[in-house]
Amino acid sequence: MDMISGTDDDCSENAESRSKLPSSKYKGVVPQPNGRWGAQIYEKHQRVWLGTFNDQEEAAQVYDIAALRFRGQNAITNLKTTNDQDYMEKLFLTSHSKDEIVDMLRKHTYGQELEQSKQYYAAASCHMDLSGSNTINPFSEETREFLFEKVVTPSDVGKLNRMVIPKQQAEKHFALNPESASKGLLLNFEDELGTVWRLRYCYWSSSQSYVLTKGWSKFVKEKNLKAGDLVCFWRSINMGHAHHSKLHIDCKPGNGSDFEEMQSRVDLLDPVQTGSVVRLFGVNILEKPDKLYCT
DNA sequence: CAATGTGTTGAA
DNA sequence: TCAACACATTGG
Repeated sequence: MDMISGTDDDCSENAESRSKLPSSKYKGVVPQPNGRWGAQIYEKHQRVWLGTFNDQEEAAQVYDIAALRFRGQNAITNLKTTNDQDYMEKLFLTSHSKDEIVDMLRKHTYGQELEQSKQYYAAASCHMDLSGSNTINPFSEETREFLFEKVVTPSDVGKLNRMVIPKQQAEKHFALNPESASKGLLLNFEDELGTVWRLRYCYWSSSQSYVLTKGWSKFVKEKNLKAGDLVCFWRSINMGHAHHSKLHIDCKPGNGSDFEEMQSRVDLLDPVQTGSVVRLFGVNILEKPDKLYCT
């Protein structure tokens, strides 16, 4: 026997050049032809792809996060244990859909968005009136804080693919620290249908304005938003869980003709000042039942 | 064209 | 459920 040559079996330990790909020691991590590593998790008889990564450890970490979100705290993981997670991360994980988490993992933005959410949790706690006021319905676990509303302009729904947030409103409700101002933030807004819109929010120094950019044009398209329509921003705060705060966006058609009339309608809505729970669009019924998730 | 992610299979 | 493997699809 010519076992000496070993021509077709040279893929054992060293050269991973062709046929055989090196296996990973990590669960959910698979080799890619180009030497990188893929992460995947299975659910309901099918694979959910979690993206590709430069090294095994990164892919393994991504799998762990997905496993914790998909299967809970007792999930079998590679490295990360639930003890590693602080409370905020657990909150972050469970307050986002599986699709959202997967999207973050695939885009490598999970860490960034986790940090963002921590900032917002902190901000929400600070801004909340915790003086023991009894005006808020004690039986409601959630309060709705109206932020602001805008009548969208033609340019907001045009080809510029952005919406200007009135400066005063932006600085009041969506304060950006200097670092975030340049890079921008990726904010998650939930609409009345439960669809989450992930919009980039940043400051354009050239025009000295705050804008929603990436993701906005899709929102305009899907909602069939027209100039004169109203877009409302608000925040829900879940009192039960460490002031878990969530951002929301809703829109409603303008009355077609009179720009001024609609502008005046904005003033009728009463912000937080009263301390009461603001009820908005309680019975909004919109068309378009498609699309559960938007990039 | 290179890289990604799916179709598919067989093992556990 | 899982990883291995082949390769169709994607996207710059």
